[in-house]
Amino acid sequence: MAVPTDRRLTQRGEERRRQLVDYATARFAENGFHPTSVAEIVEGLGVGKGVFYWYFDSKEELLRAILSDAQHDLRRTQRDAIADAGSPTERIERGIRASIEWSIEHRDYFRLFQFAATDGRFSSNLRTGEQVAVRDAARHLAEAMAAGEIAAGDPELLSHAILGVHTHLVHLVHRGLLDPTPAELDAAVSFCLYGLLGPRTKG
Amino acid sequence: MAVPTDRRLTQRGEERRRQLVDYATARFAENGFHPTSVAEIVEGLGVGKGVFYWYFDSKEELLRAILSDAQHDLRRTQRDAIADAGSPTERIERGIRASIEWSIEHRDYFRLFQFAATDGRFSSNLRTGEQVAVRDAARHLAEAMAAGEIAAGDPELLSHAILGVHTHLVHLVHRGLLDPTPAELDAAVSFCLYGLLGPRTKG
Amino acid sequence: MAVPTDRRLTQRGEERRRQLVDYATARFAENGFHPTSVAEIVEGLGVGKGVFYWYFDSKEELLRAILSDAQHDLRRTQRDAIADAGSPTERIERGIRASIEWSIEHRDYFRLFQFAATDGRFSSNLRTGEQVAVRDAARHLAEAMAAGEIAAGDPELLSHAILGVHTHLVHLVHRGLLDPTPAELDAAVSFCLYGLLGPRTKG
Amino acid sequence: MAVPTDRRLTQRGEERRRQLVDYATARFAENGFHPTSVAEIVEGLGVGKGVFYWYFDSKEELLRAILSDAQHDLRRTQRDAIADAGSPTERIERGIRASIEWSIEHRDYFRLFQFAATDGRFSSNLRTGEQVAVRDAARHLAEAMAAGEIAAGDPELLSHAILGVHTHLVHLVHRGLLDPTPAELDAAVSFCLYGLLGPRTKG
DNA sequence: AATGAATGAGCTTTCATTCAT
DNA sequence: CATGAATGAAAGCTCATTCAT
Repeated sequence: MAVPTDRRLTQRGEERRRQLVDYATARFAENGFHPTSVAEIVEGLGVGKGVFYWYFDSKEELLRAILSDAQHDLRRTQRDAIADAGSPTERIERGIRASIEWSIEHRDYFRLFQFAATDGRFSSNLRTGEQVAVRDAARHLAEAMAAGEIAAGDPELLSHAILGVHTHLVHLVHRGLLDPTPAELDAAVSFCLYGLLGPRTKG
Repeated sequence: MAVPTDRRLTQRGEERRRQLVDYATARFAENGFHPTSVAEIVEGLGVGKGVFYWYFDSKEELLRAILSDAQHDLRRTQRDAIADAGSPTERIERGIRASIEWSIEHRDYFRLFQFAATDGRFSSNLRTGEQVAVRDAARHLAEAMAAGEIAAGDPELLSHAILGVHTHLVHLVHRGLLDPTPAELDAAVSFCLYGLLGPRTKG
Repeated sequence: MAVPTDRRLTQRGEERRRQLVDYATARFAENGFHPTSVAEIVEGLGVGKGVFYWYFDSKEELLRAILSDAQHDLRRTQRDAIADAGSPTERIERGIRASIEWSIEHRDYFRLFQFAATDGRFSSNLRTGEQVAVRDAARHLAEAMAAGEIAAGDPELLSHAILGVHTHLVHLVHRGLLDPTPAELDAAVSFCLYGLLGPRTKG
Repeated sequence: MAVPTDRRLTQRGEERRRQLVDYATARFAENGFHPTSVAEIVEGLGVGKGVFYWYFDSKEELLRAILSDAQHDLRRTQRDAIADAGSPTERIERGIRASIEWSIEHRDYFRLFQFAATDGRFSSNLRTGEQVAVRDAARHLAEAMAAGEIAAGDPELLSHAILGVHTHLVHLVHRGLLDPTPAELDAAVSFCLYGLLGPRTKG
């Protein structure tokens, strides 16, 4: 029987659901989605198996819910970050910084994004969110180009390039190979920005 | 019983092992490591289940073998690519290009790298290979900095940033979101290179 | 996932567990531990395979549980038998008789003890129980020696010798080579007490 | 295809067969019959699987061959031991001693006897050998009874009782719980002869 | 005689999911 | 809402045995 999407949960129900989501997020991130069993999750919370299937149709659906939560949270953070920025370039810089900071802070979400990207069952769930973010960034880049702030180029491609730098550096931080000090982050942002400025004028 | 590391394989055995590796690589890349069963692999080749365990201790060990093969192949390609390059900058550029091309061509290997990075059981197998590649690139960057070809900075960090751009763009290509035309690749390489040149001199 | 040692079983669960233990005891004793598969056990009870692993971590653990049950039962029987005996010698005799009778009655347990003794994985589980029984008997023997009821000697060694006689004769009974009539049991007990040379001439 | 029982083996073949028997004996005794695989045996000897099935029809048949060898060896030892004994009682004592010493020395054989006794597939192989030994001993006991050397009783039953003492004490020695010093062995033999009550009053 | 390779039934165990209470 | 129990297909893996060479 499918769990109705519009089910009204009592407050206690809301809490239970949250517990499940949070604990599963931690386990999935730590140990992997496939290697983490439903039994492990419910046992970790000390509840029966029925609880799980009261709130979620399947283990897969749970991961999808987690991914969706995470994307919304990231999106909100990005929006807040660029809310009162002046120039397009500033919006870009703030967006990059906010994304990096969020990803460092939400290590579990970040890892689940990484995993979901490698699994055909879930990568489609990422697609939309990524598209939105990339197009948003691309818009700012296009504006910056129009304003002559950065060199001309394919805004979407450049957005993706920035996303690539972001992803990899956050990964480094999580692996303990990079300290997320302001200086290091500056260097990363700088790599992106000065890459955007285009070739040095000769002479 | 463990498969002896020094087992002498006949030519037929060598071929079987290769068949298993190749078919499993394709299935793992296509369908995921966990969702692909040993049964699926041996059935796909029309052999008995025991064959698999004659050549590999476990499914996990097979993936490790694949990852190792892939890393060696990539490494060789990179070395060949920069063999007769003149300047450090040229070595960097050729290295980036060769890596991107290899990753585009070896889609399956690339996907398995991506997956392995998300799974604690395998990420350690990637670590060494990545370290070697990054340090190698960092050396060239350091030389380029010393020669004044690029702006000063942390060579390792910049190597990682380049790796991030590389990874993400290849991912785009595989997802069909980016055509791997020379122009597009140039743009990516250019992003990296001009990022390295540092701030434009004022005036 | 390990079965929690403190899992709360409903009455139904308690019954199932008992069914599994009882049926497995019979099959293990009849057909041997290794040759009896988990599939055979659950099919014999007409339940799904998962049921087995709901109650036991492994086939090995089940055998250990059976052995433990059996040892406690035997121990209790022995204690009851010697409870109101007068002299040390009487305690010894009653203990021997009770052990023999128990072993004859609990043929399956006895056979599993025999098997477990031959397998390094399980012999340690027997050790403690045997030690307790032997030391207990040795205590009575020592007392009997002190009281001048029997000849001096190493009490533990003699306990073991008695245990050996017990074991072998029970084995004979189970094989149908010896009728467990009172007369036969008397002969066995008598052997222990008098040895081959027969009763000491009075006076 | 069955291995012909009358196959003429070259000297090399004879050696190979012996190697297999010896190594398997050690492995079976150490690790158990069921848990020891044919693969383990042939790998331990560094030969191919075919070798095993050239000499033996099956793993089971190999164990039977080992048991048969062992029984013949024990029998021979016993016969030699009592060859030039004077009285029936002396034959009994020497037989007990020889059996104990052989069993201590041939730990692996002893353990395989123990295991075989617990497994319906092999216990029949033991039966004949045991019967022969028991009847032989019983004959001596009967003679001793007739000569008034020992008390009257069921000779076969007493033989078995002695066998039980023997078996258990050897087991103790193998487990390191008893030092096989002459004094200890004397105590065991003495137990058989005098029982718990000790020697009849001298003179 | 001997080898490496192969077989495939069968093993123990796992796990997403369902259900009676 | 929640629980403990149950399901049973399917997973990873083993192993006695056979076979082509």
